[in-house]
Amino acid sequence: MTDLPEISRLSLHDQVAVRLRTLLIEGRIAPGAKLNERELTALLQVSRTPLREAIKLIAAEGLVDLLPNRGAVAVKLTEADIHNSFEVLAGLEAMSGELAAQRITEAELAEISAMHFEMLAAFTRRDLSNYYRLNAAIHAAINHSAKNPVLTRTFNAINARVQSLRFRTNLNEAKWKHAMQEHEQMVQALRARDGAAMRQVLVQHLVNKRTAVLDQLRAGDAPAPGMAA
Amino acid sequence: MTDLPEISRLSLHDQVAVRLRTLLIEGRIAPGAKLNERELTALLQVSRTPLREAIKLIAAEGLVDLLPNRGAVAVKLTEADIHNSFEVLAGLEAMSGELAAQRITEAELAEISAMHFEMLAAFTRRDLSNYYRLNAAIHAAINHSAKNPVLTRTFNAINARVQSLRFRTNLNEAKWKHAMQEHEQMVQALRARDGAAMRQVLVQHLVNKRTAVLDQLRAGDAPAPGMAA
DNA sequence: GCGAATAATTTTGAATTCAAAAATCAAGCT
DNA sequence: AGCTTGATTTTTGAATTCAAAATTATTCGC
Repeated sequence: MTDLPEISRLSLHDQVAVRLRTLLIEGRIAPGAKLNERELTALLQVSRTPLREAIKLIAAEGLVDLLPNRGAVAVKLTEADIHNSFEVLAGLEAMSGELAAQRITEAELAEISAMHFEMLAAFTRRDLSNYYRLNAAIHAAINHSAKNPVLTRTFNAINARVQSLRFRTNLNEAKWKHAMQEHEQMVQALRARDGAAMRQVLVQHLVNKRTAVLDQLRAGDAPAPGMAA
Repeated sequence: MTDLPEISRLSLHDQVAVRLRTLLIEGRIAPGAKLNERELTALLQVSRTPLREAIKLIAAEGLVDLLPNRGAVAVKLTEADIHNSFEVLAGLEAMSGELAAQRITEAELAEISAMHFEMLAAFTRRDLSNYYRLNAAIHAAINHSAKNPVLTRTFNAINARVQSLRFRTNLNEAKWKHAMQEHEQMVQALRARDGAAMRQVLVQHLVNKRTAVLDQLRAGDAPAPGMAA
């Protein structure tokens, strides 16, 4: 059988949720801005009912806050929020890496190694776009190798809120090189099935990321909202 | 001022969400059962619009699954789901304990110690109801002492799904005694500000809980759904 | 002219209505 | 009789309509 029955198996409110998520993560809807239902229905070409249902969905995901009788506003993350979010993300990534070290298959390890080499290539070429792409793919692969869907979902839920920040940090030469070294250590730790080492390097990796994001936030702030992932 | 302005500061869909959550967690809506909107509107005395919004909310929380054009069904946790959920909960509790060891104030520690003694009293009297209550309160207090609201919210979100199971395990004498010993170790580790020790004891505590829940699930199953927390 | 009270408008919240999909039931066929 | 096909009913999905709350604008008094 061919896969043509999959024309559009997403209900309308789901499609709307996807688009809203994109608008929020890409910063097209600014943090702190309120979501005007009339404007959004015009923009997304749907009636208010599915729109409102979609808003409830992403409210539960924590991307917008719901104010009674005052609608929804895009979450404006405070510095404390970002600090806390990265702290939890570090814990989850550490857990993910530790479990992956125990449960990864040879095939999965090989694929991660391959992507790591590709990332080395991107780094060498100073190809930021592909670097980000491969970086995300490698972390997703590690997460997948942990063989715990609940963990994956939890991580993604929290990551969604800081994702826009993560992909806007313009890393300098030193930081970039350091990140690459940490990735090198990850692959080695995975090869050695060394859970403790994985935990350690991933916590450090996330701490560094957090520092970079917070530094950038304090200085200047808000670099070029137009860039899509 | 008296508190009468607080008549009902929750919007309707929020109130409905609260009631739905209770119905699901207490098992009044059986796992795997589909949520008939017509029946629920009759039961909750609201129209379908806020009901549907509430369902979307708790769907994002993971208490129900949304099937396109087929409505919502109460999640039926598989053994693997439970295993994975407890694995993540263990990681989050460990993190929570580790941070609490670093950040707890003297006042918070004193309060936890006090509750611990109360729990010892409940254990001595074999007062299961108060034991559960204090147990939950102590874990919440530790979580609070970690000073990370994101962590707290994440933990609660996952915990909600297994909560019904956690509070239905009938612990035998040996397990109960062992749990008490672990709690003793927690208080000591907190006093010593020993993060590593906290991590270790909490992971073990959750592993034991998971074992108890899964054992009970495999044997017989579904004990007395009427009991509220 | 400035500020408070009030009226008009906008916006959100909820109920009803309409449409489409799925489930159930019945009849016809092999 | 068992299975398939088609019609009926039920249920979900979405749009519209109605109501209430909040925001904005305006008028009146000082």
